[in-house]
Amino acid sequence: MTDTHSKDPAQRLETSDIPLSQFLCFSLYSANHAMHRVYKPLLQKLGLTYPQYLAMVALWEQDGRLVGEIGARLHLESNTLTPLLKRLESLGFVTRVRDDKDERQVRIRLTGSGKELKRETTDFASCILAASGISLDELRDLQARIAALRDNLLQAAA
Amino acid sequence: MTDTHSKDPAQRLETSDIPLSQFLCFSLYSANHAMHRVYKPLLQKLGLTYPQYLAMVALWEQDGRLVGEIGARLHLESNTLTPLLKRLESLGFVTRVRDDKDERQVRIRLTGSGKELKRETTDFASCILAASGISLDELRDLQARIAALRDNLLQAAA
DNA sequence: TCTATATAAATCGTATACGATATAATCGTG
DNA sequence: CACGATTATATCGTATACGATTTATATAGA
Repeated sequence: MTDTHSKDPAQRLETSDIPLSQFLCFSLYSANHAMHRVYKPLLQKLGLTYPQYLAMVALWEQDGRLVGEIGARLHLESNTLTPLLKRLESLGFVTRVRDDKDERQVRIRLTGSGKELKRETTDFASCILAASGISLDELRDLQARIAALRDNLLQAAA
Repeated sequence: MTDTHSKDPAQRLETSDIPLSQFLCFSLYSANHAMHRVYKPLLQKLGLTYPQYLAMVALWEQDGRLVGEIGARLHLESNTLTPLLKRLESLGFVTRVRDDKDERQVRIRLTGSGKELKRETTDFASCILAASGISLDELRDLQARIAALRDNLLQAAA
């Protein structure tokens, strides 16, 4: 005989039973901050912030994207991206040009120095692997699980 | 005979070989944003932002903490916490009082309505579990792995 | 005791995030 | 072709984050 309102602790999941240290949201929040801190000294040499770096990675993968296309990759809107991309422009790493075919769109293109910057990131992956303190296989598995979680969360939020 | 400078792809780890979608940093970054989005409608009913909620969780666990003690839990400094806690104060959820023994310290205490707010978060854990799309066991495992990763990253950054 | 140092918060400047709105260009349908 | 609806980006206001500095207080050593 099962009771959906059972007091059996194994059947209940109440927020107050969980310490902050075991909140999934807090672990994500603080791990993201920690990753930010590991990247900071690496990125300071390039003169980039963390979100600016992610936008550059998106452009190194495929140059000449629209603002909205970069936003789709990074899950960001123009209200965040426009100022960020203007800063990358003033740093001389990208150009922002309205499309001739559709004047609503702004196409972002890497400059020479923007392209060159990529070379200086070659060893970032091994720096992060070392800082993560886990094996490459474990890191890949964790990354995939976190990405799957993100996709589920986005689906639920929509 | 192994060569540490081998060109064998299995031995190399270069940033440019990895698509943005497989960056651990990006998965953390975007999963954190996604979690934020899931929480937003839940928190709007309480009138709290996501970081404000985390500070409240820390206080529900132990009331009367100092600014610095909350910061140690959340990995935040007073430059972020002071304005946040002032907002919680103006919302009527906490009081901020300088300690009599040591006037440098500011002690944060929950008000009645701040304590009552906790009850309205009881079902958050099951909401997040449902939104995560994974089993409770898997969620706990993932949380622990992410927390361990965070600790390793913080150690490396220090 | 007096002062140099250390500590806890707060302040300031810059850069994300994001909801809401504005602006401009394009599209769809009559 | 006209014109309302849609789309792409930008702007604005508020709230984090965080490096650097400031302020106020406490402590330690000469």
